[in-house]
Amino acid sequence: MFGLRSLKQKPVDTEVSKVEEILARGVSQVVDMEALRKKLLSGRRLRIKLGIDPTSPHLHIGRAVSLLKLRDFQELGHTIVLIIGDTTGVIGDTSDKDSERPLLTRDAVRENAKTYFKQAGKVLDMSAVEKHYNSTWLSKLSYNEIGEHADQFSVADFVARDNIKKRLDGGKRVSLREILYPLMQGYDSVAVHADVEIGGNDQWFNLLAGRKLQSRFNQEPQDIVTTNLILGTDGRKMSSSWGNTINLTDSPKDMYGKIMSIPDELIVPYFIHCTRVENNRIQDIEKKMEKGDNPRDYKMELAKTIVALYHTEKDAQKSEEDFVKKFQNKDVSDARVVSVKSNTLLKDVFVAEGVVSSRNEFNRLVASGAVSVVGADKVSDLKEIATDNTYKIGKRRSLTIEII
RNA sequence: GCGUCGGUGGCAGAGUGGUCAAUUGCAUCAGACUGUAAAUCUGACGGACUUCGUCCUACGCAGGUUCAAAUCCUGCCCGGCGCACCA
Repeated sequence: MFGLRSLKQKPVDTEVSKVEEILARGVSQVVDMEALRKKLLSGRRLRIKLGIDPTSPHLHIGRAVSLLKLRDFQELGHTIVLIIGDTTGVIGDTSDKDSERPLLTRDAVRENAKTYFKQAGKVLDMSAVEKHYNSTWLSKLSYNEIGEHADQFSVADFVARDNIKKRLDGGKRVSLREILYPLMQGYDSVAVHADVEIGGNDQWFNLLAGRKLQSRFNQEPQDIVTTNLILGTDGRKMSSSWGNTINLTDSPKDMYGKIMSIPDELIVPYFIHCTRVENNRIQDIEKKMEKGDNPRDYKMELAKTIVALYHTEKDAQKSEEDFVKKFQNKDVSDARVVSVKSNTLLKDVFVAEGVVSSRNEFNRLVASGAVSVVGADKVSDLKEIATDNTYKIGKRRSLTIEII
């Protein structure tokens, strides 16, 4: 099915400097660097696999580190094989978890999967990507076959994994189904005849499972490239369960704002892992910041670059202007406008508009001096009557009220 | 099935009859400061009201004991660990 296209494809690029950069930038671990280098320089068109489980409707820029790496490989002319883990997603990977992951429903997974190819398309040229759902082959396996696969692994290997061991030691439950996960991911590699598999560095164990199973099926074991995991907006590992992600589907404004809120130390790592900005430029930025340049300016450049990558140049430009307006110049001209009857309590307006979640919260905010009339005084009366004004709560929330 | 330990606020995890709307950490929100929604420091963090107070709802579920229960008792549901049964 790819015969026609491959005839048209340009030959594989084996320029040493390009290959070397790919093997270095953002890469955490490689199973056999020499072997991989040789493969990449051989001129053979490699099949490079990445599996993504649709455990949330959004991909975040941490997951996209692998996608960017794939993009590099794609540009060299290799075949990218993208697998949506609609079966593995149901089972749930425990690699990065310190507790059992709940079994997702098939429907939830299918729903999440819907936009994944589209999201991946922000980074990859999807017209040249081979796309699969792993239910295609995983749902056909019989117990006989699964048993045979399972025989390649020992329980000890699994139990020795750090996070599993920690859970067992702590008296936490480890479900048998969790053991199945590496088998499934490993079999994916067999099914698509992967030459190389990419994954986050928490995937090491699962990636190795692919090698084992491929050997069992008389395939040459895949090479493995793991990419670094990046930290989230709060400086902890970026993970959907911690709500510190920057999603590919975030609006330009949100994305820009979230990037501006990362700690300064993450600026350079983000440039390296989340953008395709050239190394020279990144080193330049690093030096300048060391010399005392204001990191904010580079963070803005970073934010703009990333927004442009997932949206458009125009969006990026606009997000930056909005950010400057709102946070640097404290402009509130874009505050939402609501009409209310005269003699309404201010707190009622805020609660009704969902700006604050309860009257108690409003009271607390007033008590801490967070509520103010723009251009005038702070609100200090809990029973303040709403007036024709723009109100602000903290730095982010604002509301313009019109009395009718 | 038996034994045993446990189920607490968004999460983790204290509390084991009254002083508990519940210590603490993380997350969140606000204030100060600032170079930014960073860092740091300070405060708040169930709801309602006539707000230095009162009332309501909350500690797996349902009952019970008590002037008083997250805390004790009974039953149920769910989980860990150990043992066994069956094959």
